[in-house]
Amino acid sequence: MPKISEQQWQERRQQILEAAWRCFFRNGVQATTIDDIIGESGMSASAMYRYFNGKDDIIRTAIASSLTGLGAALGPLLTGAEPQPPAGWMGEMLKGIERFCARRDFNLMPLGIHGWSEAQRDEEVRNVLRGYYLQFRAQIVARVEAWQRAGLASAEVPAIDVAETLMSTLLGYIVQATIMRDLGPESHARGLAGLMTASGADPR
Amino acid sequence: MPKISEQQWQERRQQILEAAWRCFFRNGVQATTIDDIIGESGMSASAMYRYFNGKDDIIRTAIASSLTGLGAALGPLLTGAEPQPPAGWMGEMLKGIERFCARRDFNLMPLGIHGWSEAQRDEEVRNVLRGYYLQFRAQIVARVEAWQRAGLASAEVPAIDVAETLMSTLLGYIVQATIMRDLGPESHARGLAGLMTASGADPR
Amino acid sequence: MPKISEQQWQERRQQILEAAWRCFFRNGVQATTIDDIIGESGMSASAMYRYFNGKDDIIRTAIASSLTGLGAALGPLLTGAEPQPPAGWMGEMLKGIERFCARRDFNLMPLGIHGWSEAQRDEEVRNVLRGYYLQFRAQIVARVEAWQRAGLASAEVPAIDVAETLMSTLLGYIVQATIMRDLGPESHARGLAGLMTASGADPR
Amino acid sequence: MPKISEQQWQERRQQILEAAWRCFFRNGVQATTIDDIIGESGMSASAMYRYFNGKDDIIRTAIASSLTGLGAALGPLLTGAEPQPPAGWMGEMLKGIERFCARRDFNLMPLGIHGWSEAQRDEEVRNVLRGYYLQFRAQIVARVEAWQRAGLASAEVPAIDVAETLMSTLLGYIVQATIMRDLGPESHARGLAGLMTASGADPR
DNA sequence: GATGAATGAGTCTTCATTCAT
DNA sequence: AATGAATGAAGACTCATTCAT
Repeated sequence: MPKISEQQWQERRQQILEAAWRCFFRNGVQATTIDDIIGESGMSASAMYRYFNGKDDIIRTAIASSLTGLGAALGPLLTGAEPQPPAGWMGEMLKGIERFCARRDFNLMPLGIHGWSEAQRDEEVRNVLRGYYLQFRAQIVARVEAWQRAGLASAEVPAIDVAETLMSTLLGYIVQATIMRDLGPESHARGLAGLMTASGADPR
Repeated sequence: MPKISEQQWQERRQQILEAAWRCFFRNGVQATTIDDIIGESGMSASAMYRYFNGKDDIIRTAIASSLTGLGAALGPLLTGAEPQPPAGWMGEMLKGIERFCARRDFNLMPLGIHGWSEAQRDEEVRNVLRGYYLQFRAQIVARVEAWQRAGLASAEVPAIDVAETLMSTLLGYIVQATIMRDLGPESHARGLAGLMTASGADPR
Repeated sequence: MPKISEQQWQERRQQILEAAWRCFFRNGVQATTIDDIIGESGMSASAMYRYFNGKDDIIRTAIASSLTGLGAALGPLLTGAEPQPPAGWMGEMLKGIERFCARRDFNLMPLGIHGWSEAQRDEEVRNVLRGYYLQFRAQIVARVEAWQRAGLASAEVPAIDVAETLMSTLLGYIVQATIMRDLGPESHARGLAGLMTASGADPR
Repeated sequence: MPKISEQQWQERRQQILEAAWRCFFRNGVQATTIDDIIGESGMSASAMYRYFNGKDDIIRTAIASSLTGLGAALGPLLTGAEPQPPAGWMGEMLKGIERFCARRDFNLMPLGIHGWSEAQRDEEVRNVLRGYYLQFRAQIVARVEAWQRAGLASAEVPAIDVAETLMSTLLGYIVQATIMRDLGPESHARGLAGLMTASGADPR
């Protein structure tokens, strides 16, 4: 066979990554064997090793790749110019996450959870996640500052604190969505509104 | 009739569970071998099998046991009568979680993450977590209703929605605390206050 | 099973080492698989791993162990007080080596060759061999000095040079014995005598 | 009809053999993979299979080829007419071997050792080595007979015995040179002289 | 004719669990 | 009752060789 084209090479990698996602979705990251992925991808063991250096390489790439995709999917909501207020923004963000994670035969949310778990024991994975999340959070900070200028968030509180809080709410949604499986994006939009429109002030 | 007393039996189990916690903290759940736990606990392999049915049994018990402890630790804050407002409550809850999770030679937060991951592939673990979290959330609902009566949360919004949102914020805090490791309980207390004291309304 | 006794443990190790020797004798060191050794030893794979850390551990121990045995077998000839002259000594040394290497169902000479080969790519093996051989050579130096005092070797030449030369002759014998397989200890005894009893001097 | 000329074909083979030598020198024979050689030679996998039948073919040819070269390099010393006495001859032989084995980026001595090792498990390799060495030894016999006529070796001892002994010394030198790495050709020239010029006789 | 991607048998090693003592 | 040695199935990964392009 002649040398494979760059495009074919990328397609092969993607094929393997998707197989890995399906396996991780079903069994978790650690419990997935390389043979599971090989079987799911329809390739031979050694063919796969031409495209990835090993299990860890697949895990890291699968996690990083899903985060890249998520970042691209949520970009407009994070950097867009329209001054949507917090509660609505929260609903849109979660809808965007749900939409991005739902795939034909698997869902990326559990993979996200597995990624957090993996990050606890693989410093490299943690650094990848950390990098993406910090970037993500920085974008939320910008959004919060816009809200502060518009009077939709208190200017007395550092924007970073608000951003961290909203980030937690987004991340925690994923936990409840995968463990309880009884809530949707609207719930948090309403919930956040319910906190923000309290009649009595809450000066902590 | 058992040779050892019920109390001794429980102590043995606790001894093994703490060994498991330390191992899980260091290596994650799946990467921890039963031999790791045996070595850490100072018992013999077969002795351990008298107290637990196997690895899965240990995992499930370790996770359930930590949740029981956490529930007991946070109980007063959840069911107590004092009408602490949302932002302050958030700070106290997170402080309580941090305090409960910090142990001499390990931290239970990563174990929580591993538990979520485990729940994705072990329905039994998921049910255990789900049960605890639902109970937990129900207690938050009661708290939100108290806030609604006190005008600290909008009565127009179902209390369950607000409770779900706050629950997400609590859970997401754990993610950021274990991945970014750059935030503390106060941050979320301030952040929540920043959202609640916005001058402009946010009618979703 | 209760804890195995030190003696039983050593016997197990010896059992594995002898299996390894047989395999190495037949197939060489690198071409021998750990499964070959396991099969030959009659143990299970995992049982074997209780006694050795892996293939390299077996290789190194097999080589070191055979050298220790050889050193013990040749000790008397090297350190004994009787002033046997060079040619006779050469014959006795080679007979001792032959006797030590001949086992019931294998021969250690090829293992020696494999050890030299292994030493070229495993620095640790090389250091082990080097240590034994230096010690060995030092003993020959002492012997040569005795000969020099008795007039059986020229005192004009450093004893170390003579020792190195004799050491080469001993080592080279092993090469010819395993490649050509057409010579015996007596041959070298005679050959050395033939060189030493030349009528004409040889002042290089 | 072949597309490439006989000369080109030989050049290609030589190119591969030199790549193999470098790999064998670095990693030993068995530990060298065919991919190592392919990478080192700069050819493609299948191109290489046009010039050699497989790994064993390369090994055998690499060993045989180095021996052919060595024979050519030492020929003058072995068959030349000059009546150099034993000790000097020994020094010259070893110098010739050292000179032949030292290459720009590798040394053939370790390959020689690997060849001996390989011969223990590949009868065909053994036969190749054996053939070369027997021829080599026959030439030494002729040399010894010349010494006997010149009184430089005892005529009472069969020339073959002396030749075997000298051959061992030459071969053993290679062992010490690659394992201890602390000796040079002169050492053996002196050592042999030290044995031959003893004042006392050594009638075995 | 030449390429290099693909193969599948094989390599070393580890694991949860059991059972002889 | 308790030990810890033993197991066999499975784990990740590699290799010499082939063959579709």
